[in-house]
Amino acid sequence: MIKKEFDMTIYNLQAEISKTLAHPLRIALLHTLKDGEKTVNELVEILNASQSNISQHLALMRQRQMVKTRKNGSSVYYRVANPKISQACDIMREVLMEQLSQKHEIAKNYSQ
Amino acid sequence: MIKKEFDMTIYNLQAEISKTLAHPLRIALLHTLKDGEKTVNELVEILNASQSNISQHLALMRQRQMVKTRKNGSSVYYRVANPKISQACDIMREVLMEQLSQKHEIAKNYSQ
DNA sequence: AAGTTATGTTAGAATATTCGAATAGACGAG
DNA sequence: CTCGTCTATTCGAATATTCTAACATAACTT
Repeated sequence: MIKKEFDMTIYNLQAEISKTLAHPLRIALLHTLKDGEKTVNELVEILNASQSNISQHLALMRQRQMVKTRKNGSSVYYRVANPKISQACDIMREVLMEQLSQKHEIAKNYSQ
Repeated sequence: MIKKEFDMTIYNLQAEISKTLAHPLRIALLHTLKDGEKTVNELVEILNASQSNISQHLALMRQRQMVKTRKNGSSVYYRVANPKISQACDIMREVLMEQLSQKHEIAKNYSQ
């Protein structure tokens, strides 16, 4: 009788996707790119972070195929690679909102 | 002229949710709990990990309100707290599958 | 060519996450 | 009460992630 092994391969790969979403700046980047492509400089100004840092996060996201790039002169335009990623983000934000409103409920009940 | 500050609060909170999904074992736990509640011991056997480790991950997931518990005798039954979390996971798995089939396409074209 | 602007990369210190080992606690059986 | 089972917690070493600073590269301007 051979012991049945649980195959984690698919979960390892999926965790890579989740890890890519597991940073506030990267989520903010995705959210900002949702309404259309932007250059690194535009993202730096909008998100108020250092160019180096933005660039590092974008590199990671590009490596994980979460964003795509287009070069124009000395500027690089970034865009979301797959709209489903934004969709997954949206659902997580919904969960967050439910959690927050639930906490608010509890706080309200305590104060009564 | 006051510089407009970008508010990261919501992204910080959302990243917490993503971080909770950013581990293969926790994704596997969620996926296993999708078809119904299970005890810690059942999860240990199904996922082939140590009791301590499973328990640590479940504790984190409970703390982040991703699972809920029910106690019966000396057993603790875990279940998914919000089906939307599973939904978000499913979408990420779809993205993964698309990425994998895309890589397969590329490999096929190279071998021709 | 030299200077400027836009972007990317590297190094390494600070911080966070993860796991096994050991231990603690809770519960039921006898 | 004592033993065995089930679950939770704590500690610390190993590993991974993140940020800043410094440097590298590429393209445009004059």
